[in-house]
Amino acid sequence: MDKTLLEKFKDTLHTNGMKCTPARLLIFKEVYSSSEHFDADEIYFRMRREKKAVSRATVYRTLDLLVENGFVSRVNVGASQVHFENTLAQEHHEHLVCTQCGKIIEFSDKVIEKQQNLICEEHDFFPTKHNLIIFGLCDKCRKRNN
Amino acid sequence: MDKTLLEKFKDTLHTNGMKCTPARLLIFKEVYSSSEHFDADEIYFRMRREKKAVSRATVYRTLDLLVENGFVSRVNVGASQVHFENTLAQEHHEHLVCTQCGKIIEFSDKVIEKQQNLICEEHDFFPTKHNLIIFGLCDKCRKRNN
DNA sequence: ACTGTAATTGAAACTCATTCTCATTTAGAA
DNA sequence: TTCTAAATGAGAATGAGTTTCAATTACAGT
Ligand SMILES: [Mn+2]
Ligand SMILES: [Mn+2]
Ligand SMILES: [Zn+2]
Ligand SMILES: [Zn+2]
Repeated sequence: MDKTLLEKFKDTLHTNGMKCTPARLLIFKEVYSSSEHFDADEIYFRMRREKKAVSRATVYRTLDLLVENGFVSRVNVGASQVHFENTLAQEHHEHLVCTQCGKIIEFSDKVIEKQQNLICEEHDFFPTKHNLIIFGLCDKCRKRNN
Repeated sequence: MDKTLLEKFKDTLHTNGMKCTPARLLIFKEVYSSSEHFDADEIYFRMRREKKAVSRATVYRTLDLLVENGFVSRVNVGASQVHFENTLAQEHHEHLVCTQCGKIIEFSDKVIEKQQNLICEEHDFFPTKHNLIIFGLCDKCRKRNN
């Protein structure tokens, strides 16, 4: 976890008149401790296990805060809970989700992005965000199935 | 609502050993009474208003049944409830969703579909389903905003 | 048409993720 | 150090959807 990033987070808190609390810093660090996708409860339980417990409410509240400030993004992986990922190294990308083992493959594609813009123009639509998710079977699961 | 379609539904029920009940037929007709996207509770309340009340549980159960048999598909429009649409006239398509007025524009695009397949091949991934949703502002809302 | 029975239904209880409430604590400005 | 608005934690509340189960019903077999 990049040191300057933590500073950037602290700056964000400061310039928005929000308090720089232990709970927020711990959650921030937890979120940036891996580059996997995660949900709120995963963070909650990882933190308790590591004896850095904060309340569920605070986890949810802080994740919202991180999303609003671009440190984390919400990811749709077809699950019943909202999933997240930190925005450390990754540029904008989409996901392939294996419906058998849950493996997630990330990709980004210029052709698709460009085509989306064309479509929006055609419909006089101003795009702000998009979400492409492809469900299927990863190589291993396909082989395993036979 | 096409007559042969109702027959097709009845056939499906029959060949799957399921009973052809009034509740199921009413829900089926309600679902095919418009081509808008809808959620379970919309169906539930429309039916009560029209004095064709069935229980919420039956609405949910029947919608699942309709999805499993291809009469209805689940649609992600970024809402907190699951949305559906009947599969009457539409081929497979994606959605532009106006985040201001809720307007939904449908589109389908060969280039994107083809590109998705290429990407899946590259990752040795066997796609079964996908979902593309573009959020933004429709023409009217953009103008209205200024 | 009548029966028997397994499928279906409705009502209400339940689940589970997330949000809200509110009394208590605390960061940080003065 | 003091003061106060912001933040926190515990648990209650919410809301979509699912499950349970006793009562009803479609319909296959007679
Ligand atoms: Mn990702
Ligand atoms: Mn549609
Ligand atoms: Zn897999
Ligand atoms: Zn609009």
